[in-house]
Amino acid sequence: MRGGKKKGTSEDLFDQRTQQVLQGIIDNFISTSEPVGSRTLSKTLGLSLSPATIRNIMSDLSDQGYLTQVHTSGGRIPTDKAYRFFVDSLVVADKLPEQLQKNIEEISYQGASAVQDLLINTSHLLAGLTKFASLVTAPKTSLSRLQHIEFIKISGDRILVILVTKSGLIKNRVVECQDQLSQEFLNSVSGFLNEKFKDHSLLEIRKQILDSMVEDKDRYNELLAQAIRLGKKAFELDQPVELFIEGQTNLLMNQRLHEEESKNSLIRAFEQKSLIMKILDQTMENQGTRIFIGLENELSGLQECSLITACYGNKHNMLGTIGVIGPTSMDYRRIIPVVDYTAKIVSQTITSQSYD
Amino acid sequence: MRGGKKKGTSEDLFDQRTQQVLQGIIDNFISTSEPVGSRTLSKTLGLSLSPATIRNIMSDLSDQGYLTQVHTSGGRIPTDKAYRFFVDSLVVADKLPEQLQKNIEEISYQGASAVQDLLINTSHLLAGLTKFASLVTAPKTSLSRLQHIEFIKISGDRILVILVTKSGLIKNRVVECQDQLSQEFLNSVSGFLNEKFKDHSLLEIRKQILDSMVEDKDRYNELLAQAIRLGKKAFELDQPVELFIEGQTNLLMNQRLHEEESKNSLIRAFEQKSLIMKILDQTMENQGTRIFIGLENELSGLQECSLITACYGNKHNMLGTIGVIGPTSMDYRRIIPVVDYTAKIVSQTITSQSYD
DNA sequence: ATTAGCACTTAAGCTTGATGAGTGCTAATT
DNA sequence: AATTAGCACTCATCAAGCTTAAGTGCTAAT
Repeated sequence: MRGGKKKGTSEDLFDQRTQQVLQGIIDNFISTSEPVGSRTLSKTLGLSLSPATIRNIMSDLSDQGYLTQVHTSGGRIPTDKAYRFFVDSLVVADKLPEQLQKNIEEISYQGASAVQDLLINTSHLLAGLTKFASLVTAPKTSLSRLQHIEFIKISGDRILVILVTKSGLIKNRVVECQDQLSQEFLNSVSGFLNEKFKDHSLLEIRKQILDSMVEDKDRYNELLAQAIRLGKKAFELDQPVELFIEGQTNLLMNQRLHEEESKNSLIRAFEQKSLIMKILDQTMENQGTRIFIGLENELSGLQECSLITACYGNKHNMLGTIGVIGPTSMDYRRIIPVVDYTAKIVSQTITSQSYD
Repeated sequence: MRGGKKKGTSEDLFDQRTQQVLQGIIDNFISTSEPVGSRTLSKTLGLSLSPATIRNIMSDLSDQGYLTQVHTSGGRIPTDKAYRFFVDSLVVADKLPEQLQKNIEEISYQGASAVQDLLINTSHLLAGLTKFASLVTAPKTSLSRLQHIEFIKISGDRILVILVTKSGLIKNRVVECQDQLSQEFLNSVSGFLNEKFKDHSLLEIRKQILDSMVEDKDRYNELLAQAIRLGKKAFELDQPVELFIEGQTNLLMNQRLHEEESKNSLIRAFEQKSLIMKILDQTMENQGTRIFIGLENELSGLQECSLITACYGNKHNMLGTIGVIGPTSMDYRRIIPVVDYTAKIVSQTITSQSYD
């Protein structure tokens, strides 16, 4: 709360009173989602200012781009810029109610034996707590490091490949194989791969395997050849983007959105999973909560939405991101700590489950 | 098309003309979703009947409960009874356009290496093709028979259990284990379990293991004891209902539903997964397509919805169900064959992937 | 610098009346 | 006896006109 500056000296620094008015408007709009006018504000705001004075202030704020009017008369609403300011000045968001903390902590106990389950539970939880749409990305498989690989022969020509990463992801895939390979042989192959590649990233492993195919082609023995062949199939870089989205319906039902037209574009936006992933990837650069207000720039169709994200990880590095998408006029003070705390709990849980 | 009966002789048999009128009304309502009146019908219907005549017929149909009026004047709409009649008289539904057949066949190639993937793809496909909500149940794990079980030690105290069923389901779960067990030992345990229980249903296995715990408690040796202990964890009957639902948003956006109020109850209905499962379970009794019209009785909140299901399976028995939920006034002639054919393809694919 | 007062704007709500599609009933027609 | 024409009646829908309430900008008074 740095006070005192005269208004207008610098474009975006206004005196305390102006700030309070802006706060008031935002608060008001967040809770009613109706345009707020000078008269109502004069009453609800603690300061004893007449509507006229407030009008003057509002007029200034409009000039500086913090407010707009949806029609000539009928109150003003905050712009994205106003929300930005609002959020940035939230030095510390509300403390999370204990009850909520408990709810969140429970997710780690819900029998989430595998990381994937944990992430799905998380996505479910976020959607439930916020009543918005939730996003959760899984750790990038290709960057994860190998913990264990195993081949299991499940029928004449089918082999089940199981891949466990250090970060706790478990992947399985069935591959077909024309050669008749015994289980014993498969065991030696997996033993070989485990020994040679444990702790390497999947991306790296894949690369090395492709290299070996060339370089070793003359002097290979049976084991090596099959290891490469199977390894190639096992590490194939087909992993689709793993993104869990839940609660789209919440968003569709939300009173603040709609206009009936925009709902269509909303759904379409959610179908662009790769675009969403791109945004979420950005958030991995620096940890902590990030807030995108008015997603128009990055995801057309969500101009009236904001995205709040936080990333999770283990002691070594960030693994993935969780977040929620809700209307720009959401209650940031409530939502931010929820996302924040959830990320923290996920990090803890995942750390306890990963094999580093 | 059995014609000729005079109207009124028996409650639900009416002459051909009456039938045609009813058909006309249903067709009309399906395509416009507006109440249809005598005048319009007189024009669109091929028969040269005056509106007055049609009015009489409609009046009869109303008396017999096939039509209702939403308000005193303003045309009539079909009741659930009418749809029932309509659907039952569709001796043979439309043939599926070749393009659609191709689309459906593709699902089996989309890299669905495991049964779960196939089912998810199917659910996706159905939602996409019909623009309604789709339901897909996975084969009941507890009734599936064991194809293979394997334990993999992935860290000091964690063991990954992999379970493959005859029907092609692959399940994994991480269990914690206080005793330090070597991988070799785990291999003998899984070897033992595989040998003893292959082809038994998981339910049965679980029961036998629980029994053994009592009866063998004195004379057990190390291997047996651990096999039982691990087996108990592995076969624990926690399997949650596996039900894939997709395209709820489609339904929410559907012009025919809504009234804004009912949307809420619609979402709530979808949250009652166990109830949905119960209905879908019924459909497994006799194979073939089943149609539930006006789901009010079984799922409150879906009074304006119909459910079309078909089950899939392999040569031995039915494994699960697929279906779609859409408005009662959906285009049955188009939707039924889609569900039907999809179930057929899923059956084929699953047969080729299961290990019987 | 703040406020009161005033003329003006606009969305939303209400009434009103016309329109049109539909209905049931009865009497005429085939 | 079945079909149709005619008629009086019912409503939902729509547009037009009106009122109200909340808002605005501006100017003059405090």
